[in-house]
Amino acid sequence: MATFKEYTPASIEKKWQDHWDKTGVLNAESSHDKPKFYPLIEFPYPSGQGLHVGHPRSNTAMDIIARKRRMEGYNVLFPIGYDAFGLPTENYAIKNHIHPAIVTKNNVDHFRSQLKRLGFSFDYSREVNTTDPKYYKWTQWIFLKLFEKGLAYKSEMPINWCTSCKVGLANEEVVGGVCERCGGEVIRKVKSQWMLRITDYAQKLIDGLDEVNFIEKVAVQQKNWIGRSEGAEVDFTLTTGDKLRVYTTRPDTLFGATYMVISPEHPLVEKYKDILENYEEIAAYREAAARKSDFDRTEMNKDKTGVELKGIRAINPVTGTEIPVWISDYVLMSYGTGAIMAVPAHDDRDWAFATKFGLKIIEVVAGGNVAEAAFTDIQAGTMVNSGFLNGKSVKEAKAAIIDYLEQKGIGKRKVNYKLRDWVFSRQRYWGEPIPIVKCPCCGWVPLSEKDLPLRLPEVENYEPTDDGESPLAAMTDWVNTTCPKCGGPAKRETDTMPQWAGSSWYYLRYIDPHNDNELASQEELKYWLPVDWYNGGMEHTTLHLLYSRFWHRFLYDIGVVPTPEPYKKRTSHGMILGSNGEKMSKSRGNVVNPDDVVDELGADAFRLYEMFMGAFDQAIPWQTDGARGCRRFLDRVWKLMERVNDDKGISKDLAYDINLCIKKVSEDYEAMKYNTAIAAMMTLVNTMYQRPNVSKDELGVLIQLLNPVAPHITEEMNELLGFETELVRKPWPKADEKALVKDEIEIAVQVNGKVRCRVMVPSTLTRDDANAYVSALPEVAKLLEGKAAKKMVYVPGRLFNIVL
RNA sequence: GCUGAAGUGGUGGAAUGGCAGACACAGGGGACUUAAAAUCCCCCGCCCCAAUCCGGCGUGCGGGUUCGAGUCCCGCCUUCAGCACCA
Repeated sequence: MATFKEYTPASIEKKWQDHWDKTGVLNAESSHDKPKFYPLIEFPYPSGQGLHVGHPRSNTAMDIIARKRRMEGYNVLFPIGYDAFGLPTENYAIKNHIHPAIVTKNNVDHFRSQLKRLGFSFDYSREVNTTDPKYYKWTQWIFLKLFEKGLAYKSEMPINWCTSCKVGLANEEVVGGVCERCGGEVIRKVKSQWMLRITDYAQKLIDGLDEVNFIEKVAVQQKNWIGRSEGAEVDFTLTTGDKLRVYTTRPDTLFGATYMVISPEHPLVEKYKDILENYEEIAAYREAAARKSDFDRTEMNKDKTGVELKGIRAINPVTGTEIPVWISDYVLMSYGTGAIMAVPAHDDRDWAFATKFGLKIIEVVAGGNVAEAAFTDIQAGTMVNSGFLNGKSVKEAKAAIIDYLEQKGIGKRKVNYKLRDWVFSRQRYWGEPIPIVKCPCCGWVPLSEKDLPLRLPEVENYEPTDDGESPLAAMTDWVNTTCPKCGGPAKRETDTMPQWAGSSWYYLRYIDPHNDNELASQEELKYWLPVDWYNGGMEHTTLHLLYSRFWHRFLYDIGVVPTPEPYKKRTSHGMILGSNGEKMSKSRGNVVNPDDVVDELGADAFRLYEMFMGAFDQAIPWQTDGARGCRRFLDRVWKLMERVNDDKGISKDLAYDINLCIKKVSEDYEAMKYNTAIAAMMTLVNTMYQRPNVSKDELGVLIQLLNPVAPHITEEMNELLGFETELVRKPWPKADEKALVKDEIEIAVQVNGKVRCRVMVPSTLTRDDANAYVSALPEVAKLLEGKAAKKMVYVPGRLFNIVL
């Protein structure tokens, strides 16, 4: 029995990391002979703080899958890169007077060394960086394609403006009325902005969810965000003779429409300036609404406000009744037609409004008490006061009224989405320049492909300006150019792209990262797409994940990529919280630095703990003591080497435990149940310690199962044990089903569903034999005395239940 | 309000309708040690009991289905996340 050196993670981990670097054994193979597997983690934003403990949770989880797949014979592409454009770097550069490119390079180098220290099996030869002109050339190229197809357009419109970052935001970036990034106040500001027509893809983005395997909550959240609703557009005739079009999901309640409401921004007000008797009052209301931020508007949510448009009335097209028209900010210009028919009897908001202003409430669906509250249940209820709809259910009435409206030409079926077009301009320096020039003669003219990349100019000052202009606007040498079309003087667009641009297609570049002629070659794309498994944070569900699906579907439509969807499977990890159960943050002082943990316990123990700490999709508080426990486990695994004897193969009395462990670990890794997989290996180790010895082959299986989680210690042990093949090149073990059949098993004996005792029985025991055997047991016989068994339930291998 | 997820020991958490608390952490006791750390062994849901056995109670609350419910059904409560005047 040989004695082995001590377990010293620092030197062992360095040794194997260098080995992997040198041999490239973890890199994707260029040959397409093997089946491919493409796992992906969200590439990090290289912040100045370095890696936090959240990154390794997702990384380790996918690393385990990647490493297992290699052993299963797949050609695995597990890439890494850096999403390096963005505000924090720019802010740091401003504060410290260092060029953002230099800040970025330093941060990336720091991140890379931290990642390598953790032993992730990334293919570093395919690293991408969104700030590299060779990369953003293609980001710009995609933008030009979007422009060419009419999906990128410049528009003067009210946008979300973060007063702190001094930058426009997409709807997706406004969370709870404040800036997603900095928490600053968001106001509405009218600005000329580049927009992407993601709304053209609303239906495709919903339908595509059926083709992929996303965890339920991701699919649900995306669907809710896109917000499809079915209803009808209906034209009401005004007393002026014009039509006022509304959108409604409840055309069945048309007979109950007792007034109309238009949004403050509705063009009707300007049009009837001279007719309106109370124009002054209306104009004042409109201005007050314009001054409110979106946040204020939603805050006002309970208390409805509004002004009647005096001098105009509308005619309900089915009843012929004249009804008033109001203006109120509970109707949004950006959804539907910016005008509604109000049915106070069957809509909560209309009810509140009508009650406040004393407007008529007419019940058209019986089943509730509309004097008390709006009756909105569409499952129950029968139509009343509704002419030809009377007696029908809501569903029948809906179909009937739409047919009627379409026949009469006063309305039609209509689908609406909550999704808005994507505000794509940022008034910032550190982003991709938008490759478009404004020519006084030709309008917006795209650069030609050969002029890409359009590089960021060197500037003195990256500070954003209060007037909302990009820092690039001051760079007159760069801004003043010639029109690619007419050759006349023209100006460059000075806004840059949002951070989401580079991350919308990065997984494509990994596939062919050094290609100068195309974004990626068709051949490589055909082999590698789609991404097989993408793990990332829930916070990106309606941002990055949705945006990149949109870009991908667009690229599919123009024939650039061979699949309609980019990601076959999407999973999500839970957050790691501070030990006090709160979100980790500097200000709370509960941040754990992964470097410190690696220094104390080693990368393997760190990885093991991150996977063992709890269910992978759950938020879990960090407990350093727990990580120490994982190190203790690795010490025990290491010391098993002292117990290795000269036996060959798997001994009979360990065969069951080992094969059970193979089965459990294999299944649990796939289901991302890493915590129970590790528990199974701990159990096996405990079992091995109950025996005086363990064979080399037995230990060999254990370290192979453990390898994806703790790759360094297991490779080292594999070598010390004298195995010739590295674990990374060995095939993944398969459980021997025969070994999993036991001759004797323990069953629980119950009387009236209560466990009375446990006994070992042959696994092939029949029901009758079991009955005879069990009834004779003293614990049972005592209870059976004088009573007749009413029923007996036998679950072979589990239990025997006698009901008295 | 809407959508989704979750409520199990001191803690993190296990449990295809079939032995609740696997596996760990913390804690307690013991061995080894001059001592401590490390390591190894034992105990560790609650109540009853001096203690052991025996027994009883236990998976947010109230009902139900079932021989049997943490798990399924109905009705609540609480927490978290996302959306939030989207007609």
